[in-house]
Amino acid sequence: MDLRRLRYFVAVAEARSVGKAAERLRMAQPPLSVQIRKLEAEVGAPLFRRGTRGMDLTEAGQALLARAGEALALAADGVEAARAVAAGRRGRISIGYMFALANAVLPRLIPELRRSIPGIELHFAELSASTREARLLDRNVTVALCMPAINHPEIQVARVGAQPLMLAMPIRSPLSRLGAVPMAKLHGRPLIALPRPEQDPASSAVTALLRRHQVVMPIASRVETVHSAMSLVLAGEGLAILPACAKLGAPQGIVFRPLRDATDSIDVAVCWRRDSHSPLIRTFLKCAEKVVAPM
Amino acid sequence: MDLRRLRYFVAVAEARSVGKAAERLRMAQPPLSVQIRKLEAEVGAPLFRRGTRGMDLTEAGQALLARAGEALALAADGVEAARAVAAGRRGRISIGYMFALANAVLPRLIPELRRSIPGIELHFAELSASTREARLLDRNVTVALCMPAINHPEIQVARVGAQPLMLAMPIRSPLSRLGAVPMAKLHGRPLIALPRPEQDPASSAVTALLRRHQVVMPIASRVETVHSAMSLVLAGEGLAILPACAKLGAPQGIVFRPLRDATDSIDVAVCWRRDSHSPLIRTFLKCAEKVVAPM
DNA sequence: TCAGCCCATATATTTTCGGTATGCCAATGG
DNA sequence: CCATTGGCATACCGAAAATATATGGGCTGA
Repeated sequence: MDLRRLRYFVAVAEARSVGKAAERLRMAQPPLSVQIRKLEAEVGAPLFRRGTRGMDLTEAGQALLARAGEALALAADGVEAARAVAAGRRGRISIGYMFALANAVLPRLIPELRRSIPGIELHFAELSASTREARLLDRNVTVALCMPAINHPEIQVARVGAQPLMLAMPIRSPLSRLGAVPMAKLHGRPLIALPRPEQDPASSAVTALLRRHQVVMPIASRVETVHSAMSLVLAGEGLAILPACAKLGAPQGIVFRPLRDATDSIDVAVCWRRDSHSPLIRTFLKCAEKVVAPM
Repeated sequence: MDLRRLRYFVAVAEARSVGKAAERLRMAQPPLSVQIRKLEAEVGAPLFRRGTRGMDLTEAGQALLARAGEALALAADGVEAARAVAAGRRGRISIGYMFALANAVLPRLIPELRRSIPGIELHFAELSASTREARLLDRNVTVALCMPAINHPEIQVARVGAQPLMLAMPIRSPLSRLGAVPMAKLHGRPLIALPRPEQDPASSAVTALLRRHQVVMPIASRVETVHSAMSLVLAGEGLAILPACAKLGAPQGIVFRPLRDATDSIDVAVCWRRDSHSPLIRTFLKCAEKVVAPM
């Protein structure tokens, strides 16, 4: 079965005439006539009744017409859909994000994405510091919203914003009465730490901050997520130095205070596999920049 | 869009390899490779990711594949449907029947048709003596179950059975006490008559019967259908000579008696346009013969 | 590093498609 | 009754596209 023949067939059926259909198809009448006869030979039954004033569908022709139109539409739609996906006007994107960013970013990011790509299908996956690389490399997620950025040769990174580091403490802590906490006050206090970056443990923003101010904080516990960190802080296990946006997911009883003399921040980045060429990534990046930058 | 390209595309997508797909399509690998690239050029986007171990669909390719399979199936189904219609294995038939036959024939004919052609779509139309020809000639109905047969050069007729003529009378008529009514007893009694055949008024079975027995019955009324005839009989307007099957639709208070010495019958025929070549007509004819003959 | 696998490219051959010219049939009109 | 017209079918030719064969080139794994 050739789709062209079906197209011709539909044209002739609609025009009820070979000549008229040929005109509309911008071709000569004889080859069209030949194609119709070939189609009939292929089906094995006449599809038209030839009258002296044109052609008329037989029952068999009607049965074919009913499907042929749909098949043509589907094929055309398939090509169009492929183009739309390739151009990023449509598609599916699987978005990984780290817990800390969920409350701060997603509520604004999702409407922004839907505005940019109305037909988009969104999938979400929560990432933790320890799983995020693997899920990107496995193509489990298309893009990841990370904090801090991933450092890996296969992964491309685009910084879209930054979050200042703040001190999280229980509201009953005496430090909470200060508007901004001097770094020196932290010396010796127990710290709830997040995982250090696998590749480059020395690069942790918190580690760097403490080292620079020559402050030493013993690590009371190491946890996977900011939520766990805040829980332990609330339990009096220690203090935590967290990105400001974690405040949005903080339980009652936790307060955040800026650190005096420290403008350190931690990068928020969009990460994806270098070999992912989905045009949706670019669109996603634009949306993420718009949403994250002003934070 | 060429359906062949889509077929190739589906094959390669399923085999995840040009070589394997070429083997399954029984063609060489290079032309298949070329066709896939042409399809990609036509869509304007890569549909596969070329790896060292074969080909893998891109997102755009997945979008196309979802439609392409369906389009192929539809096109194939269309051809198959056309073949089935042409071969009479499927289709739509519009059946006209005369009132008198409805109760006697349809309840057995319909299941028989469904047995013969499971997927058949049936349309029914009631015919009267005055409309039956026009509705056949207008292709308003495909076949007509008539009694008696139509006589018209454009219409083909096949006799499928016959109905003996019987006398219909009110139960309170004195004649109803006889088991079979001698023809002579009818002489002079008023007759409720049906329309005489347009083409050949002399050929009416009832007229012929009366003439042969030299019985004269004045025509009390002329009616269109056997139902009307029976109503008038019940009203005491006269007697009617009707095909036996009319008994099945008779109201309470009407009795049918055979006519002694008269084995006259009226033909039941299937009629259709000579230029209708639907193979369903033949099937219908077979069913009608099977159902009507034993009556 | 060499063989094997797999896809891409090049060239030749065959198939098929579309165009032009023309024939055939039926209906219409003088 | 014949000529004209409208419409489809057939014949033949040139062009385009598909397929086959031969070959190149990259990655992989022994």
